[in-house]
Amino acid sequence: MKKPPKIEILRHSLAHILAAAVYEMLPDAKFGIGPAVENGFYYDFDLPRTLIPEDLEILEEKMRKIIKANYKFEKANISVEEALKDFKKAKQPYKIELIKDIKKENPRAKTVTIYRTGKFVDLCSGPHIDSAGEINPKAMKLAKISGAYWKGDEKNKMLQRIYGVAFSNPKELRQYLAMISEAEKRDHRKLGKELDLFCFSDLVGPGLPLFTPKGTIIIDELQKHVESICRSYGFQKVSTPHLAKIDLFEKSGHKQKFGDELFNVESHHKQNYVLKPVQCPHQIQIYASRKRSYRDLPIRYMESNKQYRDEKPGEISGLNRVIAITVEDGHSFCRLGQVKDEMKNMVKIIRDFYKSLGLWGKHWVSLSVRDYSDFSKYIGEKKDWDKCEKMLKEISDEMNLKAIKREGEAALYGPKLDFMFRDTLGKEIQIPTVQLDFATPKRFNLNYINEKGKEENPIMVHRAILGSYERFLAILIEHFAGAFPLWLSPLQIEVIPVSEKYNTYGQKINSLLLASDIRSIIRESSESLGKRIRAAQNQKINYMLIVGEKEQKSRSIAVRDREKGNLGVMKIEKFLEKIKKELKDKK
RNA sequence: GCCGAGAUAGCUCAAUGGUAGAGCAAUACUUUCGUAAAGUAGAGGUUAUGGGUUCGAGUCCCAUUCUCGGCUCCA
Repeated sequence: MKKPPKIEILRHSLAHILAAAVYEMLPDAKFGIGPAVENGFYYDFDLPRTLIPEDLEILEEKMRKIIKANYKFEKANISVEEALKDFKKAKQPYKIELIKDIKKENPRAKTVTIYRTGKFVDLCSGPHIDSAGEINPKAMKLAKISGAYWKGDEKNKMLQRIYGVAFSNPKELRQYLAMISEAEKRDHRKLGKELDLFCFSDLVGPGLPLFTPKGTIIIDELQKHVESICRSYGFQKVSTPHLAKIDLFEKSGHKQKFGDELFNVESHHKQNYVLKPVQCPHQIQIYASRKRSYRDLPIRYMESNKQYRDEKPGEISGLNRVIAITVEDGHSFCRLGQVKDEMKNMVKIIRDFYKSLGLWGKHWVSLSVRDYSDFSKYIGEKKDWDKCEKMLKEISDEMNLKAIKREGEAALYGPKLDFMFRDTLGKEIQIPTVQLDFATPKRFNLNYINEKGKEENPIMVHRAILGSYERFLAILIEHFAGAFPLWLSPLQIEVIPVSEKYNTYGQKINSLLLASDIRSIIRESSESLGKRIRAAQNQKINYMLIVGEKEQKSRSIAVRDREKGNLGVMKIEKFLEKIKKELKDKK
């Protein structure tokens, strides 16, 4: 077995030390598991009482004592029978379950490994550090208490989990904590409120964001941008209703897949409806609305519209998980011989779009294939799936995407290429995706007439460029820390007259900007200049145009850049030229 | 849905069971200002909602709604 890196051994050993501390504090504790995770470790416990935050301080103190006492990590191999007996005596049902699991997985296993740290004995395959003293107590910290299901299964009992963070030295811990605090400052929920981009209402309901004028500008700009790129690759915009008869999703297979996540809409008439959880079946009906010829293909539809999923309450969070989801979704209906080029084009769209936001290169690609052990989760035929998976692999190789294969991550109808990014906390998020689908067109009997006058099923390629606008906005807010590039900025310019005497001149400048389709306002209030500049800075407005006596006389403006500060006085025409160039250069 | 924490002015937060308060924002007046916070004043509240305990509840108890950290799930 490969030895894990040192830091992981350290973190895992800390989990044992935490468990030993918990054992000291609450001898009746029943122990779950305690692995190393990114940035630290956790341990799950079944405890006689609920932990409170103050317990963390006590436990941390106890852990420091254990480290200081430099307890040895003593390894021993004992027989399975002996282990069962010992853990039964110690009243550790979870450990007994784990031993039985080991036995089930490997019936020939005769022994298990245990580690002793002071009085605490744990079932564990290791490896560990030799003794607790190897840990720098200043490089670790208990972080939080939470609940977690035993073995991660929601049918099981919920245990109490203690998370800790740990690094090899105090400096790294400090850096990590600084990173967390920076991420908190960038939190889209916080900035969304401060910059007045969106809000929620108790009366409207959770997971239903309301976009303010400013937030709506950003979403509109994103939409214009993504659509203009897609149009250049042959996509045509369509628009479909938010609901449909359940029959549509029965046919597509989504009814089964989404189950109770489907919103039912009761009608006073005979027919009841559901809110659409995806866009594809509606768009498919446009394809199906008339006879298609092979000459028409590929046919490419795109749409930015809402879809709805009845998420479990605890899963809704800010803009990251909502129940009214605005997606930018598109499909290409094409022939087998066209699939590869189609998919490559979609990858190019993704590249163009993410490059323009400075996000390209910060990703990795997942070749998401089916779960080979259970085909019942999917629709279609295995031979088509194999064909699809092969094709995706070729595309990855030909475009140098370096896709990493992940089993069980495929869509209902086919494998896909997922582009994975990281948020400010380093958590992985999947945004763009290109999906190959032989199954759906067959289910819907989609066809076209080929050269020989015979009907043939087209192949569908699904693609999402920015996923949901809600989540994408959240990502962008955090990526830019609220300071959007000029083209996305809800407020691009604020005109600030030095005093009220220059309001009229300021208004003239402002009107000029507005006439050039630039998002500008004028702040005429009687507050001090410094205060108005500060307010504009905090609102992350790209440029402040300060006008006073000098500027009025020379028909010019003093330009202040949000980042660079005072750029000096320039003629209005020159400034207009400058920002028009900046807006054009975004792509 | 589950485990836990929480909800006080537009925002950020105070208030041993005993008259709800501050800063910022907003408003009015004064100031007319040159690149990140001028001054003064008044106003702003059914303390999330509904019940209960109590002479008395922001504070204690119960329910509901919503938010946050996790788990599960996921675009």
